[in-house]
Amino acid sequence: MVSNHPKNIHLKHRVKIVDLAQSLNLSKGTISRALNDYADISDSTKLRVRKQAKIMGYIPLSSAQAIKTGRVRALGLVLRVDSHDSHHAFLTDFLDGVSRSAGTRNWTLTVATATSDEDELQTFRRLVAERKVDGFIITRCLVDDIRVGLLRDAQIPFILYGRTNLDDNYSYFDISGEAAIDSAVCRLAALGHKNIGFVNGPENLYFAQMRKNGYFAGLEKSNLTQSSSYIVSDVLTREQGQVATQTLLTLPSPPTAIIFSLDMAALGGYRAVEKLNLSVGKDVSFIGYDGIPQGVYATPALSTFEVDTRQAGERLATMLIDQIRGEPVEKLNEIQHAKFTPRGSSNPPQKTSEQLAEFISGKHNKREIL
Amino acid sequence: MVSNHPKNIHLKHRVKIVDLAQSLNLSKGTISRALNDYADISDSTKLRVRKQAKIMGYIPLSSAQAIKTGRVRALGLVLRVDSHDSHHAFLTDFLDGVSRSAGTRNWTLTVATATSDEDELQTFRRLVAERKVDGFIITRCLVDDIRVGLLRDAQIPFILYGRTNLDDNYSYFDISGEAAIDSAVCRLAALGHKNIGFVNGPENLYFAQMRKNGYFAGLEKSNLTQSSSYIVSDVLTREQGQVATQTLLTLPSPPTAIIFSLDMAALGGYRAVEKLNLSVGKDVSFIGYDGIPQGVYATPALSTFEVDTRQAGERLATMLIDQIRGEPVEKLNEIQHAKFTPRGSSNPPQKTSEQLAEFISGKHNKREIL
DNA sequence: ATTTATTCCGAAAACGGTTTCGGCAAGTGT
DNA sequence: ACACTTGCCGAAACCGTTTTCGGAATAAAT
Repeated sequence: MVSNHPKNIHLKHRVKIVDLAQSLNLSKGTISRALNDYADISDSTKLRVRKQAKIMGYIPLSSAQAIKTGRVRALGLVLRVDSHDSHHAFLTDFLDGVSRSAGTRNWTLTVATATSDEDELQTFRRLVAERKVDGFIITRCLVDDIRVGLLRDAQIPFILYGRTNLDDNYSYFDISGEAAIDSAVCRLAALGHKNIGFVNGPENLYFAQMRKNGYFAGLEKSNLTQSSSYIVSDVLTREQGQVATQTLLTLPSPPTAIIFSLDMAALGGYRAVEKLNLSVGKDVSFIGYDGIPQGVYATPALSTFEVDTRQAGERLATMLIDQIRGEPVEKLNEIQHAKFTPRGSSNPPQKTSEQLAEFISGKHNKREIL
Repeated sequence: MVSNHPKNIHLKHRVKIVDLAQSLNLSKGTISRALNDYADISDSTKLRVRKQAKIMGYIPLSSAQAIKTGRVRALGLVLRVDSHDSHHAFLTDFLDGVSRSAGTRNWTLTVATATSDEDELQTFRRLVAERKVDGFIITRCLVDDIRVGLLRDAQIPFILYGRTNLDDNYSYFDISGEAAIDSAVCRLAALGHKNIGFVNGPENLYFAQMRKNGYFAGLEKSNLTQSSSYIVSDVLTREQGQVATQTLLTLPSPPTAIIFSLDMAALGGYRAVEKLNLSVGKDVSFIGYDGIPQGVYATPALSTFEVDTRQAGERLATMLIDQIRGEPVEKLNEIQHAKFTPRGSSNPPQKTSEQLAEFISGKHNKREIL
């Protein structure tokens, strides 16, 4: 495979637009317009210019363009690093999606980190003031997200990975967790489960709010009503998932199936089930959400709704670039669906809630006696 | 807490250097030199200018500066996303370190992804040709790393997270895996282990080479010689770690202690040990390297050498910036040490290698009979 | 043949900073 | 009192690109 990229990546002796102009006996203005596809340049010279540009390996200096156009062709991403190991598994995929999609359009991605809201806003300010980026991708959306109002007031383009409650005059890309959890409930009900618990994330996050809605919607469709004690919230980590599952299963009438808003929490659930001498997929059915790789290696493997994080990154980047280029905000929103991947953890119930309760309390008594 | 940052982060109506000049009755050249601390500006006006700049919220436009200075104040990082889930756990910490350190100096971090060498080099080219970055941080160093020669020839500043064999005319920051593994061997030997295995990463990676050296050095110090079958290489993932451990323990005379080049591989080792009805920390001692969070939750918790990935990112960023600002390359190298964190997995041997072999082969016979 | 459009390109002014150069004032040494 | 520094600042060139504007050449219309 012959690589015919310009060999010359030296910082000095760059070939600039005047070099190109000189070699073609044209003015630099003409070169610029030809390269940027202006209408008042003939097709023949456009072709000639582009050919020569490729030969000489001309690549415009982005900062020189930026000073005139006001665009640096860079997307900003501020990562929150304060907590949540849950996000990390997808980070690489996400970054890959964004950076790849941006890269093919000759845009770049600049990332920064923040530990608090104040920190994050300040980073926004700095990046914008210096014009290091043209717009932002916003992740981890809150139900009431101040960032939306702030960026909108400042007239800085942005796009949400997710949504928020404020209004819907912004662009976003979202995966419908609502539809997924709804469907999870219906599937479990169809398998014969009548007692379905739900372990949710922190409900100040928008996605948790939506998934909870999906839970209720699914119950209604399946003609089920559940006690409010069947919902545990604020669960993000594996450890918290273990505790939540323990709580649910030691209820007087425990659920025979549990839906988790996050796979990571479900993995914690496996431990709780084991400790009660029960087994997932037989005594208790699990359905997760996210599609983290560890779910495949759990025994039994975790049934889950897989999210294509790379694709999300790609879409977000292209949509944001489109917006910066002038596309109207209200047209730039998109909702995709997570793909249900049934594995070993979701099956018809082998025990009723009563039998489960009896078994569990038995175990407990034994333990206490010991 | 009153935030006295400039409220104005609008993209339009920025305050520029001429505004500042006008309000102070100075020329814009003087303003620029005052802000950049030129010697031919009096201290009094420097102060006056800086005060007014803060009041008016003036922030120089980085692309406008770049066009003249040739620097965009941005660091480049190209992530390899082709494989290796091992790296991912540290990615957030690493990014945080780099971006935070860069941010305090008003630099930014632009990240791109690549799936192959060709891909990566092309990304280098693009980023440099457009002058989107001033230098690169290179991770996942190979024993013979072509990137070093390429970037050096192109006169593009760079720094390695790790090292390479070529020569040492480059700047780097490294954690001495050699010293760590060396110390691991000595510690295990001091506990009474005479049979110490080593599960290493792919030996085309520089760090694996060094850790192997450390293994030999430790053996020599401890007056031990081990069979070459005690080393398994090319192990990166948990699954591979499980296989490698299985291989080592079913040797005619198995090791009573195993050192892992990566914590992730050690976690796989736990499974292999369990499947043989043995227990880590009693029948077989483990020492890992990296300090991934999951190690704490393993039972028993994994003794390991903790690497401060955030600090590595910080140092790399500051050293690279220093280099770009003119500091000589040969002064910019630094070696830190990983911190040994003893937990439950490394103890004196309870069985000799022979006893272990007998136990294991017994188990195996039983299984085969069943 | 003249006017009127059209097509295509060159000249030059931006864009927002940095850097070089020269000069005016004040201080220094004779 | 003179020339000579020294300290401090303004003027202007410059960085590499985009964009506006006008004009020459050609084609179309009268």
